[in-house]
Amino acid sequence: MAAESKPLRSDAARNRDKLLVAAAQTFAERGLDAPLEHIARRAGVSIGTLYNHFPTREALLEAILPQRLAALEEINASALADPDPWSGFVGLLEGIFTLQAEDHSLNDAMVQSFSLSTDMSQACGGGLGDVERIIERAKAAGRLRADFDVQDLVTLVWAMSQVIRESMDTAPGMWRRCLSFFIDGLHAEPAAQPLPSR
Amino acid sequence: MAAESKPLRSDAARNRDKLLVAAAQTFAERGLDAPLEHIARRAGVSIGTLYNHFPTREALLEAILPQRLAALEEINASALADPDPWSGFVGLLEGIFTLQAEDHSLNDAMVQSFSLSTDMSQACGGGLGDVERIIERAKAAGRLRADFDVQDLVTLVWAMSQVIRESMDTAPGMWRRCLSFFIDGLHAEPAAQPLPSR
DNA sequence: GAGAAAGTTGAGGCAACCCTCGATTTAGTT
DNA sequence: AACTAAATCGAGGGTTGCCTCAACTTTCTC
Repeated sequence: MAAESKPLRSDAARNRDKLLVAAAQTFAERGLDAPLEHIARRAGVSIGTLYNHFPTREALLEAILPQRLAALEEINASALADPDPWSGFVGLLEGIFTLQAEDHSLNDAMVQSFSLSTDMSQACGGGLGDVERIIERAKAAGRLRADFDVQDLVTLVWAMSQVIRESMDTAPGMWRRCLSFFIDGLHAEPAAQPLPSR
Repeated sequence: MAAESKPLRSDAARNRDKLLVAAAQTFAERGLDAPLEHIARRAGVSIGTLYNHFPTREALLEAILPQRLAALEEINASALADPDPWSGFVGLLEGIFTLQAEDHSLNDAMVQSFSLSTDMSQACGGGLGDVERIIERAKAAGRLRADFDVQDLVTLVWAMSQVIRESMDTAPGMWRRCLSFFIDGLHAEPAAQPLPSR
């Protein structure tokens, strides 16, 4: 929105960078509610300085997460670029969860951004149109069951986030197995039971 | 193990009961890490009295949860009693998650009891033999895919617990839809893709 | 290199929750 | 009614994390 209103003093710019690095690492390791003091210490800076640059935890997150979530755009893009709509769709799922499995903060963020509606969710919401397109394309090709929609993907993200959280430190990759089961339930053919209503 | 070693004084017995009721309600509403002070206040008793009766949070939980988890035994029993192995298996899943959806503390407990191995998980573990039998029966009938096992059920509990947690206050019942998708992936027939390894 | 503006610091106040222990009250007994 | 063991009470000390602000230090400019 505002261009950089004030040019930062050199030491301030340096500290801001150190804070961003430390925050990214700490959040990735310990999740979105990691203590801000840890971040300040890791950056070699006092807690007051942290608050100077980022008056709230959210400000700090907004400085970090959009960059990370940008990877989602790429995932969307290559899903759409896939000539096979179904494998594009499956690639989307695998891409999302691989991302979440690599980074505690993304895992947390994916859950929260769909609960709360922060500015951050827009960064992600920008890509949500693409997601819809990927889903529709797979349906139109007769490969994805017709009653699956974006909200169901959100629910799936909730579900997988917990699987990832519980297993990421002890058995990373376990989530793939769970996802496989789920994907096998998403094929168009069986149309086993009519779904319960929303 | 020990029979009631000392008969409680009448007021103590009364307070203990009030604490158990208050704790059950509070945990059900707010999850397993609800503040103990809330429970004491709700029981009309001081925090010191709570600690008198239950020296740790775990002691309190062990006095409450086994009773609640006993419902699982019934669910197992009626799943095994079902003449159709597949619908017994599906009934098992629905039973478990219905329970979790009614009670925050059970939802938390089902996740934690599979992570940590407390005494509590044994109450649940006692029934795990039954669960295995239900799974095997559905496989033997050729209805449940052969590569599904108990560990996969644990993973499913993790997954569904998050869906339930996120939706139970705003859209209770939404989890059923998610479960349907998953169940449709568990049929024996499609055997779509070989699963990724553990 | 001196002055002003910008930035940094960390102790300290606040809040939530945990748990303890000496003073006090109560239930049961003779 | 008096006594005692059992039970209760709740203030207080400990911890963790949040956030602020007045005193200090650094950078930048002239």
